[in-house]
Amino acid sequence: MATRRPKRRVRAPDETRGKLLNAAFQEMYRHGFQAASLETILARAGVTKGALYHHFPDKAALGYAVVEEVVRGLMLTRWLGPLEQDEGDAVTALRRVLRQRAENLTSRETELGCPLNNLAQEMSPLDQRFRRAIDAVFEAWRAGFAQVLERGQAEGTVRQDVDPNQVAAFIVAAAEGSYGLAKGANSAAMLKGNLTVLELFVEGLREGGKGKVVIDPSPPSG
Amino acid sequence: MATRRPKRRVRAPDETRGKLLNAAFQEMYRHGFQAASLETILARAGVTKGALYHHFPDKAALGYAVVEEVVRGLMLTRWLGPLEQDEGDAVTALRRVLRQRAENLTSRETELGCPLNNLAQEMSPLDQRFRRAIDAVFEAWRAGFAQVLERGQAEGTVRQDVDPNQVAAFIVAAAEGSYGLAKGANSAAMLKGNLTVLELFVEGLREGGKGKVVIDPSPPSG
DNA sequence: CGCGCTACATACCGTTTGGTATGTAGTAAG
DNA sequence: CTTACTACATACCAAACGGTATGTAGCGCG
Repeated sequence: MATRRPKRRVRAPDETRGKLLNAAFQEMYRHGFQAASLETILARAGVTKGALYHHFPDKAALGYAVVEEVVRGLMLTRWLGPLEQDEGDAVTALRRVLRQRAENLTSRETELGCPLNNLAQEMSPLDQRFRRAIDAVFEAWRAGFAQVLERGQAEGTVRQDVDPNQVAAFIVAAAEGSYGLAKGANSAAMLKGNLTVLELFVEGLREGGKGKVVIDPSPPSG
Repeated sequence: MATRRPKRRVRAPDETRGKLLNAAFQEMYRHGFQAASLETILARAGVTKGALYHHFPDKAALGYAVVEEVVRGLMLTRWLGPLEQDEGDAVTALRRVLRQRAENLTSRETELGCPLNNLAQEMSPLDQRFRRAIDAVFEAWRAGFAQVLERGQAEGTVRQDVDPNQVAAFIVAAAEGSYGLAKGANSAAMLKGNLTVLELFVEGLREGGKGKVVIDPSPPSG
């Protein structure tokens, strides 16, 4: 009989790895990837260098994993998850997501911006693997928004002259830009304001709507 | 007679300083401020460390000067300068600026994004003086756009229900986000696409307009 | 000429960096 | 008990970093 290896584990299999990812994310969020010191990450994670280089071949690999696991998860939780609530039409769903983001701002978000955007701006021109990992998250984000817009067109609640992919990309861009500008201005009010204007743009995608730009609009159902 | 110091200079007064600012800008544009090595900057500028520390007390001061002089100048040239052409109404003027940006894209812009945005995302949470220097440029940018919108309202070509400051901030945010997303995707087409959608948003600000979202719109006069 | 000053040039320094080499406790298998 | 392997821990290293100390060429000036 071929004795297969059971490979049973007693400990949580990726506890140390998880701590490393988490600590690395925090440091990368504030300082960027390049300026995130390994020693600081290790101190925060409470593990030693030996553990790090047991789980990752080098610092870059740790960074890739942060993007592919931590940052991707945050995007899904914050932006695509709320879309699946299945209440209301496509435009309402998109507005609800923007509204939720605007109403649940943490001071950390205002100060540090969007982790995905931060890494994209820093690392895209410097490291192709980083760029591709980041762009995959962006692409999933855009695809999620585009899918909602397509659904809306099928339902007849979104204008037929809207290009779902192009408009989805714009919404993501405008959201990221809103975070970025608010970070520069260190102003939560500016972030809320910009997300509100973006909501109005989204409302303008509605079939039969006027796309009128008004301040302090009636909130969506959610 | 009181002999005043003539202080005449034979050489160009700030030639070395200018070389340093230029080289520092290039390195900061690609690598960010923190990862921009002084040795590399000096090599690019063709000057030595002694010259650098004669003109600037430390690396941070060089960075501030790059923002206040080089980056600010670029913003004025690219975004506020074209507004002053005084042809057409406010909406047309804003659309013309966006159109000019979309049509004069360099591969460098697509790859590296917007230098102001890059520095804002990297340095805002780390250094208050940096943040303030950057935000001053952003504020001038927003103020320039807001002023055009106010002019449009006075002329009767921009909707009265538009808040000039809020909408100006959103336009800047959407533009920056467009650069950022395109940088992540490494796609000039995405940048042009997003700037085109933004143009449509701006067109929607016109008094009496529908704000309809259409792809491939008729270009503005410029 | 010689003094003083500006505008650099050169050499050097302490610290921090990412990365490596080696040692070892714990555990499962034979 | 021995062996083998995983999952780390510790100590160390060469390179790069920003910054400093010191030297000096050139020019205006008296």
